[in-house]
Amino acid sequence: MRLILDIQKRLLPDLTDVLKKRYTILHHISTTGVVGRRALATHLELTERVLRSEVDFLKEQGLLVTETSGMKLSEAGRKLLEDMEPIVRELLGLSDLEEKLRERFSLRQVIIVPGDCDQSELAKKELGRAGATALRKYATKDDVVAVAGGSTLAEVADHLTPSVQMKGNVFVPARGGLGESVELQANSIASTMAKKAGGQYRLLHVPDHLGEEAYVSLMQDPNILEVVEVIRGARIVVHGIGDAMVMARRRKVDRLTIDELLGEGALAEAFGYYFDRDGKVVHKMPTVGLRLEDIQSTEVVIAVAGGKSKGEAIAAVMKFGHEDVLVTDEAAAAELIRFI
Amino acid sequence: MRLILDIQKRLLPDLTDVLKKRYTILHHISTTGVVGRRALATHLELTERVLRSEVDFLKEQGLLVTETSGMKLSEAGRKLLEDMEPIVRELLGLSDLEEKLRERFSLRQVIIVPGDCDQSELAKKELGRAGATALRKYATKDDVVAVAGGSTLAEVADHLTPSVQMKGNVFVPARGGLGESVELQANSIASTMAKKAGGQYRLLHVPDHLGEEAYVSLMQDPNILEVVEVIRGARIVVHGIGDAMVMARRRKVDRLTIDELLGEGALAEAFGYYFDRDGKVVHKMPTVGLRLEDIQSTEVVIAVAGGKSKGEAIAAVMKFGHEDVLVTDEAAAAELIRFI
DNA sequence: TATATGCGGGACATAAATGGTCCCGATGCA
DNA sequence: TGCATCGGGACCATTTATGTCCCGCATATA
Repeated sequence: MRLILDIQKRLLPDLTDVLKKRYTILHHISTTGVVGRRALATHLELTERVLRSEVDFLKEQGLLVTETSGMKLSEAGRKLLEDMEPIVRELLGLSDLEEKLRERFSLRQVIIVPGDCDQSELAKKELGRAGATALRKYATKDDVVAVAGGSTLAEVADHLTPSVQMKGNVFVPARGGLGESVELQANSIASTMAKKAGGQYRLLHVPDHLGEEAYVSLMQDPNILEVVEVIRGARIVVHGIGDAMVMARRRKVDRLTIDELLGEGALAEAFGYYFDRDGKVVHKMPTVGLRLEDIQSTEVVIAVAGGKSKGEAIAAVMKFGHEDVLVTDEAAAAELIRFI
Repeated sequence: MRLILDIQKRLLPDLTDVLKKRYTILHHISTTGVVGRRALATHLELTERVLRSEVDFLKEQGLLVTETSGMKLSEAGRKLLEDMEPIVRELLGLSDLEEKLRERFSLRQVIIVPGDCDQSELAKKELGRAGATALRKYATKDDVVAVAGGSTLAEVADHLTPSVQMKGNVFVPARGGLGESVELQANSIASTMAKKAGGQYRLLHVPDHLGEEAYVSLMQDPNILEVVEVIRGARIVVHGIGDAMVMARRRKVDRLTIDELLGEGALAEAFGYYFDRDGKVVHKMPTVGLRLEDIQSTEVVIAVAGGKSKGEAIAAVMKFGHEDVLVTDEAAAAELIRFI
């Protein structure tokens, strides 16, 4: 049953919404017995007209009947409602979870794809696809999109497709950092995204581990300065979430810093900042680009991360409180729910 | 599964149609490999624009990819298509029909593919694919598979793919017979199947219309005798079903025999035997190979035949009563149901 | 190397649907 | 009788779907 629903959701993405809507209508009528259109519309937070279209349809299907006193379920409607309960439960499983997480972290949207990225390459691709879809959804014309690095973001980039609303977009790396392998660097990802989406890109070639001196001199370079300006004006930020220690090692930070991170309770990493279990920033990567205050004022911050092992890290970053959209997978979502 | 689809048909009838449409598109692309938008639109009888909307959608879902040479399925698309086959079968109402026919003729399995082989070359290919799948399903290691001739069997051969359980199989022609065009002869088909499936084959070069004398002398040839022995030990027989008169003409039997056949009420032909409307064998092709008693003791007899025009002939052979698996198409199945 | 074909994708006018809003007569209730 | 609420009709604005044509490009063909 799970399979059949997954397949259909793939081929008919709005199936879930429509089914849910119609189920809710039937269900509500069932509990109230007889109810009028306007009263029902108010309860379900639907406009009168939309509800009416649905009611007309349901009537045509013989699932409800209208009388002068209002609408009520037919026998067939009652039976159907009963039969579909398990289906709805299954169907809404993820959407329920999405809604719960969305509410808990005050997000605009949560998207959960089935599976576990730790286990399956396919789930990871699916996560990337969902991330790309989310980005496409929130993008408008002539946006600046700042992207972080990492394998998840690389998947997102891979699944971007050209779309009208992303035509004039400029993709930039969120922060400097050349420590990682080249294909996972924010620079590469920004350029891949631009190519895939049909937009522009600007790169920022700045290493990690900047000393104060180097920082000052770099910021006097007009080219770098200009790119940094663009980055800081980003309307959309897309980033992954990593385990703090894993990221630190990948960036080859020195022993001392690692000890510091450990001491500060660093758990998660995102866009160059390290977070503890409460979502407090305890450390930052010494490089240029998007600052914390920029993130806080960015219109759309999209986090894409999945895998059971990342559940806690995702929770930490979500507690940070400046995210808008979370794209994750079932396994991570299940973990996440344990941390709230 | 039945329940969930019934509910959906009730609650989302139009989405069911959309599902069918999208499945058809994916399926068609799958069979053609790479295809252009306009060509596809013509085949599916969709306008270019509608097809395009669907293709855009499917592309966004990552189910197909476009190249300059045309569209083709992605890996995910291929997988999805495979997964949803049972769903579509159920949606199209074919499983019901399958069960009804299976019961009526006491078969182990009936497989019905959508369409009409008389009308569409594609349906014929689909029939061949289904036949190949059935054969693969019933084959075990080191089987001897006897195959008959005909265009349908040629399609089956064409769609065979290598599989572990067919590794050591030996393919042989069910009976002699060189009357037909070479690519439709049982010999060619046996060799094609062996090549496609990764098995062995033995051929039997014996003409139709054997006189008593020729028969005796042929059976003394040790090579022929040996092959015939192998054939008679076949565990699986795969054959088509033809109209008696059509087959007789194709085999260029003499006027006298044709009159005999007519007199006896011969209606159908299969593996060299002629059947009347009640499934009684009224005539046999004078050649060597599988005998009726061999068929009766064969473990798995698979009949593959489709097309509205063959409905009656299929019914006749099914009444014969020694078949195990029938692979046919929607049109023939609909006819078939009229004869029970 | 020149040319023709078929490809995906862009553009655009228009038809169709969806959605928001208001109104009407009927009905039930006080 | 007066009032609230019912389903259903009507209308318009907006969005979406559709039919049609064109373009540049890659590839095959000669």
